[in-house]
Amino acid sequence: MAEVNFKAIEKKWQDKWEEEEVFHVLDFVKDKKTPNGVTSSRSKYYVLEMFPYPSGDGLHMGHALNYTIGDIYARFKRMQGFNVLYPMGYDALGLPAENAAIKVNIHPENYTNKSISNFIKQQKLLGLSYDWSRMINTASPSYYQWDQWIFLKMLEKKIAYRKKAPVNWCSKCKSVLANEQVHDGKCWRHEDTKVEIKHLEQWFFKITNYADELLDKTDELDWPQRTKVMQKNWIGKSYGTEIIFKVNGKKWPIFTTRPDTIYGVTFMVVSAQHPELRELVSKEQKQKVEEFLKKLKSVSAYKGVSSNEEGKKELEFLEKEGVFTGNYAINPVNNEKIPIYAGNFVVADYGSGMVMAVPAHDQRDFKFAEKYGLKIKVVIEPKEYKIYERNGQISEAYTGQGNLIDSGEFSDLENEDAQKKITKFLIKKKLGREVVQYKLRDWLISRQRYWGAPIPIIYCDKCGAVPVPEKDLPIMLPKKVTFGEGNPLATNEEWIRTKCPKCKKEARRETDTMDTFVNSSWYFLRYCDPDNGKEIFDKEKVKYWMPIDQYIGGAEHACMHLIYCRFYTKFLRDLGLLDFDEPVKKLFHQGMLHGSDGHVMAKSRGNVINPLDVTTKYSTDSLRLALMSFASPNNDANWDEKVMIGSYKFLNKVIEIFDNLKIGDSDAKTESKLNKIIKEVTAQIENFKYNLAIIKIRELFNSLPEKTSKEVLEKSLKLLHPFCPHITEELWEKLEHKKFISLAEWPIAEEKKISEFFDKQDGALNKLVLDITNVLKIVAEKGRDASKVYLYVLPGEKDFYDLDELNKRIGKKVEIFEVSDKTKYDPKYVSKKAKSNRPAIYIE
RNA sequence: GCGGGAGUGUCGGAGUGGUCAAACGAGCAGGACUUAAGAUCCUGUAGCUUAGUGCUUGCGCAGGUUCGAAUCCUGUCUCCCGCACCA
Repeated sequence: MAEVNFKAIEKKWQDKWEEEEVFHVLDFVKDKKTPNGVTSSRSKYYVLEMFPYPSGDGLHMGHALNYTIGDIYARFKRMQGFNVLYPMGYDALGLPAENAAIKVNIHPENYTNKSISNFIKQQKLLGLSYDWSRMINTASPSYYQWDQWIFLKMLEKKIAYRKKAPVNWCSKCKSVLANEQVHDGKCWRHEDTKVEIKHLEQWFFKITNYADELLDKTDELDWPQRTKVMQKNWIGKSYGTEIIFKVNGKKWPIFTTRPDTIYGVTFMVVSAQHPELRELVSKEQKQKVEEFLKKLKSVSAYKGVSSNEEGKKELEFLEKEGVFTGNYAINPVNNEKIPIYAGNFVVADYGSGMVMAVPAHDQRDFKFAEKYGLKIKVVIEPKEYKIYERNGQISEAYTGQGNLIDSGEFSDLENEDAQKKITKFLIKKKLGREVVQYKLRDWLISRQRYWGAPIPIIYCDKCGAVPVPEKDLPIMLPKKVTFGEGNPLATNEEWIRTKCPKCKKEARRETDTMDTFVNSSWYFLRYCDPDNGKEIFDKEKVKYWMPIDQYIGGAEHACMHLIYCRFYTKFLRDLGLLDFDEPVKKLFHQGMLHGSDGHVMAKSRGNVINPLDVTTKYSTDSLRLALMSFASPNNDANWDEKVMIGSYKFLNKVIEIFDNLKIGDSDAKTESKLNKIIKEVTAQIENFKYNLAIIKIRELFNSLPEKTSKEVLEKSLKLLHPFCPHITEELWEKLEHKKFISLAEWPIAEEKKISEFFDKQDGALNKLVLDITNVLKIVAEKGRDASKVYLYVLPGEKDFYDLDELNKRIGKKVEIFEVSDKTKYDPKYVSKKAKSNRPAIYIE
């Protein structure tokens, strides 16, 4: 086999694509053409991969997989005649760059810029067909100024607001920590320092305003079922009753889904993280409460956020704990005085952060009551038996249906009926109302970090928090800051000092930056108009390109990014900038590619395969092909060098076919197979069954005869092109084409050329080969030598079997006679056994 | 605990009511070519049986629906993922 110089071929075509701007797309403008001659009045198609955080380590295999999946789809759609928007950009702001700055003393900006140019270089080597002219970088002020602009708009619409919220605080760093920086309740950099909880003023986005719409529209999305289910659970809508308890004469609304158990309330529990907790505590209990609060760990431990094994164990040990506050609440239905406890198991920002505890009918309340010896009062009796029947006490909460007992005027009602009646009663007395609660929280966007978009707010002693006027945007990140001493922006006094936009007196800038998820919540809109310096984007351009037709990325973003971007879309729609409700029509999650040992690729395990190394060794097209061959792209798979080698061999074979080919007429059999496979591959790519498409394409190339028509070869190459763009360009050129196969038309199957006959013929031949070898085997077992095979077919069937193919596959001399042939060689008269489609066999 | 998904040869993986379950790739075995190795090509790869036949077993396990089930239903086991005290 002649040595193929894949590297040279790749470089040649990557350069040509770039020089001739083959993948440059224009927005819809009538009668205009792109530099490559493609009219832009065709239907648009927007293919997008989730943009990467540009890490200093460069591209890893997960990136290569993600982008190859998208590139194949983009190339496919382009060939199908769509005006395809397929851009790339960088989610450059964020904590990792800042951590690198602290650890290796590189300024985040330098780190990020270096990483980005490395990414671009590597992505180009993978042959990805991005329109690089639309590249965006979220760390550039021309991008994040629009983050700030959106913030101002949200402030205007009362979607952005400020309130106190708990944060993780390390006293040694003098800094707020992200949840990822809290390990086992301690600071990641000071293992001896327990993380404390502080309540600071923080900015929030009121995503809960859109909770209902986010929930309702979920069903309409063409997204993976599991992602939709996750989002629904994340939003977590529940219906219930808000009941007003009085504490120190002040009204405390309590949310419950079980108003029918109101007579069973024996204590209240307020969240240990509740900002107003201290106001509830009596003098006598103050010390005990403070001790209790000290015991509790970080914010993340509260929430039980931990993904590792130890974290799970930790959670199991996280027993319900609490302490009496010394204070009481009044039950509105019977004016009973109910003790209030502070507890670690109550979520502070769900409902009002306090719950009515009904230990007889709620397992959590029961556990708590058991531990602290609190009263348990049964108010719902199941129909079939009595709860107290057995030994005068209960061993667990009864959460099922039943009739009310000991519930005043509501006694004897069925509990479901009682729910309605009690709620009605409370509404009438102005002591409650029907409410809907969501698990979804408002989005805390304040970060006490440097490498994010500065929040455009100025604090004035007189005017308070004043928004920066739009004309003053962007508020640029100052380059000169000190890392490792609390909030970096707070270390640049010169930057902080400013004038109040309202009263022009001395004022100070907000030193917090925005959560990095802000940047990725609308970037897909900016691709439609990336260089617009006057406005966030041109409405008409966005109207043309959006929504994203196909979005591709990891399932780990199901609940953060993929909800935030929906929220942003709805907000911008309400501002009048967008005329659609949902940003992403179709979503695809790629699987994870693990190491050959089945574990996640990790340096510590030594199972990392670097995609660029592989392309050097086996070529880019081989890698692309292999990545799609391991498994269906939505499934997890393990790296396997053999699959890699197999792909490499296949491509060499394709090249060899073209080296040796003779162009002539095509035969009906090849045409049939080709058209059948065109049909199958088209459907399989459309459905991301790339692995199956590849199987069919391999089958096609393996069956190509030595001599066939140019058209057959062209169509076959086109099918392979999305997977292996470089060698298909090269071979396309070899077929004397001057234009790019990248811009060629996707073949359409000609139904009339598809014939079942050839499949039957192939099947019959396979069966015959099997029969012959079976007989050969039996003969060999009997110790007889065989060198010749004679076949006897019924009249007219002789041409049904391909004698050359038989000779090749049997590896022995094969002769075919018609049974009616008088001159045939048939010493044992076996020819009389011949049946239709079943030749008689004689071997000697 | 709740929710979602998956269990098919030696392995990765196809096939989701019907003419043949295991396509395609890999491994292994045999053969051709070769001084040899590699590459390439051919054949085989559940069991028994046979001049190309026939039978049995078989899609995690156990039932069920059906003329017919890997595919639908019920139960059960195992694994993976997500959420996790949301009152």
